[in-house]
Amino acid sequence: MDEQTPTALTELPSWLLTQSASQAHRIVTESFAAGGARAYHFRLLATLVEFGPASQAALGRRSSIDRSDVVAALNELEAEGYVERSADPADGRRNVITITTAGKRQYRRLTNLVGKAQEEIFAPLSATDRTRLTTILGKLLAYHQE
Amino acid sequence: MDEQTPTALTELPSWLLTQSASQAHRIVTESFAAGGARAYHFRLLATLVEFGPASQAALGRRSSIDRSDVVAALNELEAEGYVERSADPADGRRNVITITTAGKRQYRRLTNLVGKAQEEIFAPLSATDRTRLTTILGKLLAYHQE
DNA sequence: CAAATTTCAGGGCTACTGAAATAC
DNA sequence: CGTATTTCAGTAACCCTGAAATTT
Repeated sequence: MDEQTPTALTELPSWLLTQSASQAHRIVTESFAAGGARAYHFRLLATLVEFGPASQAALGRRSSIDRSDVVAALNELEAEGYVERSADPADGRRNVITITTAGKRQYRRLTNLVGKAQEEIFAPLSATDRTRLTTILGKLLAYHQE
Repeated sequence: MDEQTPTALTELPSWLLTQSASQAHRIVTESFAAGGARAYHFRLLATLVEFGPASQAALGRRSSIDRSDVVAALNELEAEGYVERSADPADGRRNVITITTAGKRQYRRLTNLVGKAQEEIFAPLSATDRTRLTTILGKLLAYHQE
């Protein structure tokens, strides 16, 4: 970098946040791509593993993915055999989404990949800094999710 | 939120980072929209104010915007009368981009708007937390920009 | 010759809106 | 009736690639 960044940006907290997130996102995306997936897939699989079978609407609320994007991402996961869609016998409006054995295996693989990405992303930070960062970001996120 | 977020996500540092950045980005985008602009416009205007007239390539490097997106954003800024494009007499490949008086006024307005957005974004954090956060994010960003 | 600049066409990912059809 | 769910079509914003034309 022989070119400088304006101080109007480097001194702007939201810029530091969105730019470092952009770097993190790039690294995570590359890691998931190595597993033939993207972030939405990981978020949905994690939600299914942790809370069990659920409707698409519930999945969307738990993983903070829009109802519309849930449809598209599940289409892909279903085509790859990682989840199964079936009609909910208790409520005709709903589908029940279930993770398959292959889906659990894929989830473990993605967990492994995203774990390595954390190392790469937070390499320059001390253990203290990492703890502080996650604590502060946790507060921030909790506040904005109301 | 009566729906829970998987701990596989809430305990993932990169998720905390990208999700809180997403919230910040949403608030900043809304603020800029009130000024008829978006983040790229602010970044380019800030770069012009701080470093003066420059080629598009230099603007892109300084504001971390891709050469291709610089073209599109400058088209918009030019159409609104906030910048002027002229051929560089010293180098036939280049344009010289100059901010206009109206552009400086728009920049001040956007600076004001983004300042208010900071308050909204970081409202739940103490002064200590804010300082820690910007310090840590500064380290992270410096590292990933090499 | 290689390298830099501008421009256009296009894609990927995340996030979101509006509307329709269906079922509660 | 109003509300919830699924689905599709489309958009905005940011980030990025490849290629062409021009100039250094």
